[in-house]
Amino acid sequence: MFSKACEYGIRACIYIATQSLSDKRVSLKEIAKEIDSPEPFTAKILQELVKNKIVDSVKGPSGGFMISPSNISTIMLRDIVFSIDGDSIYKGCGLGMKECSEICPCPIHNQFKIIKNGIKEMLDTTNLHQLTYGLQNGMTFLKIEKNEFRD
Amino acid sequence: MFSKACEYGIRACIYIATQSLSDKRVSLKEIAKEIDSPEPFTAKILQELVKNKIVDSVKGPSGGFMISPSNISTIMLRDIVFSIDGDSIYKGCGLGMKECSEICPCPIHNQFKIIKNGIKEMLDTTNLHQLTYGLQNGMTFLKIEKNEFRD
DNA sequence: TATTTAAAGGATAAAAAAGTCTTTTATTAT
DNA sequence: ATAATAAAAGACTTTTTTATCCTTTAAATA
Repeated sequence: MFSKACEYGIRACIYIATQSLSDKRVSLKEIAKEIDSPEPFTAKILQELVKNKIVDSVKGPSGGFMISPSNISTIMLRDIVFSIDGDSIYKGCGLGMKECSEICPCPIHNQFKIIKNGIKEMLDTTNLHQLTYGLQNGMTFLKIEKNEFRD
Repeated sequence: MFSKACEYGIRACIYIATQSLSDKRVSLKEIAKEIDSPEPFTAKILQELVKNKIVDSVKGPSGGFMISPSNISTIMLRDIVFSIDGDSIYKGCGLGMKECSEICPCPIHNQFKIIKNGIKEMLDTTNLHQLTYGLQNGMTFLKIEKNEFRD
């Protein structure tokens, strides 16, 4: 569905957001450790997110990444995905045909339209705040992976 | 959504099916030309589909590929996709996390569940016959691409 | 102001996906 | 039988994605 880069990007945003809600700036190292991603690759992705004004960064000691809390509920999943993977996920033909359109549909056009509309709807209506919700009581990605929160 | 290989695979199956309905066997060359795909790469994909019993092949003069008409309405999109891309499209976590599950969901688990169920539903219920329908009056992929059927 | 810290930038490397080429094998028709 | 045809098989190349490394730039603080 998403590229690896995009998966890391979303995970990073969610982690940064949870920490920013507690007014904590986080370093690349901390992010990569927490979301279990390769550090230098994560750096590249964060650069892109900073360029696209989704994440803020500060250099130097006590620097790091953050997302202004007032933006956390206006940043949509779409914004993150679009920054990294573009719009190919809900645009473009399911069979990769250039001329596919409503007027000139490929054989699976109608079946796909439903799916793609669903994806678009989800990306357009899910915001970062929703995604951080439930993670705020010290629940983090690594802890999810280690099943610390299973009953 | 699908890999390039899978897109070609689906397109090839649809074309082979339309021709098989007229009792015509088709060669690799004809398929690749018709669905606008690289010939040697298409060969690889067809080999895989033959191994998975979705397509039949005959070597030698007047040989080629075909799909037994009695199978055309029982072969599901799922079967083709599964042969080439596996089940990653509707299994696996949207954020690529190993431990993601109903009990231990990733932050976008619930949003994704809806999408993945939709994809699974579509793949499981769409058969090859449905996809060939409307293509049988001489309508082919290339003609779609060239818009010969626009009004 | 010098030093340390941490992100930015750019070049490089490894892995995976996409695509190509050549040889072998099976089938048909002469 | 033999020649011609077309798929199967396997090695190989290119491109894209993923990942790494090293140098530069900016900010904080001692």
